[in-house]
Amino acid sequence: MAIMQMRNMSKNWRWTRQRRSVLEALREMEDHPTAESVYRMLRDRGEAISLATVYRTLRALADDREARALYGAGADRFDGRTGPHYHFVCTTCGRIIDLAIPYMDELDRSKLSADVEVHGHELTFRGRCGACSGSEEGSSDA
Amino acid sequence: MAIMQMRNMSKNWRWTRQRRSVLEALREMEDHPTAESVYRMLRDRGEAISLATVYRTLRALADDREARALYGAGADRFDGRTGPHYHFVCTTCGRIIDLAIPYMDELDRSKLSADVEVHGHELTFRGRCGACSGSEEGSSDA
DNA sequence: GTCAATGCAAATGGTTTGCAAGCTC
DNA sequence: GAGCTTGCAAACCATTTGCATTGAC
Repeated sequence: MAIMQMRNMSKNWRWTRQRRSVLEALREMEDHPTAESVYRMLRDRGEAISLATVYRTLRALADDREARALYGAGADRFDGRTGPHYHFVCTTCGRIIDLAIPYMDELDRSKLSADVEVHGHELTFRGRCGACSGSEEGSSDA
Repeated sequence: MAIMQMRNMSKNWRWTRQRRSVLEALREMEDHPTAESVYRMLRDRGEAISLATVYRTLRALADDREARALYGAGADRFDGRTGPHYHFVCTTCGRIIDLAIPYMDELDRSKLSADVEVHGHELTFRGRCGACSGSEEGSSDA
């Protein structure tokens, strides 16, 4: 997917080589990488960039909703796919998989017990992925 | 809720004063405290305990399913209520509220796209809590 | 030319760990 | 008494930040 100016153009966003690289890498990587993984992939490709910049860029993208931060045990992971979707997390190897099941908008209209205003929801399934169910021991991908 | 021996009794679990205190505090606190908050509450009560022990105990409880760890931005938080239930997180003040809506078991039987084995799911709503919708500025509870 | 972005290294914050002493079983 | 648990401090890891320099607009 071509990376071009985006809505971040607002408020003095400068489109540097590093930012282009980070967003491009994130859109390519399907495995919900950590900042460190994005950094390693870029360095392996020969790009000149610092880890601090990767962190700064990923956070900025998440703040601008160009990426999504996923929290769990260990390092934060990032998802370059911004459309609403759910995740499956393998509790054996830690892999995170994007799910194709439809987003349930109706949930955002639910009357939750308290006097709260719902803006959205996150649904995450946990279990064992195909690879880990197969090999009894389970891989240890991370 | 009275704290008595629990299933941790297995594998040489020793029921120390500190462990009793941590579990008791966690069951009392409704606000999904961080390890640090549990520690402070216990010290304020005059209990003698170290922060390292609070961390070790909370992790042990979570591993044994006597507590649940909640991940998000910032420090990990813990929930002493072990029955299946969902959460609402206020994106303004950070407050986490337990929801009364029923757990959707049927979701755990869904055919997710991949060849995965589902063991459970987590559903978290995001939005503004009553306190923050009221005061336009929003409280900043944490 | 201006001011945001970068790189580096140091600082931070949350959490874990090594080890000697204390306590539960 | 054996060995799990504690407390302390140091170690650790992920992430952030200060500051001088670089580079986008």
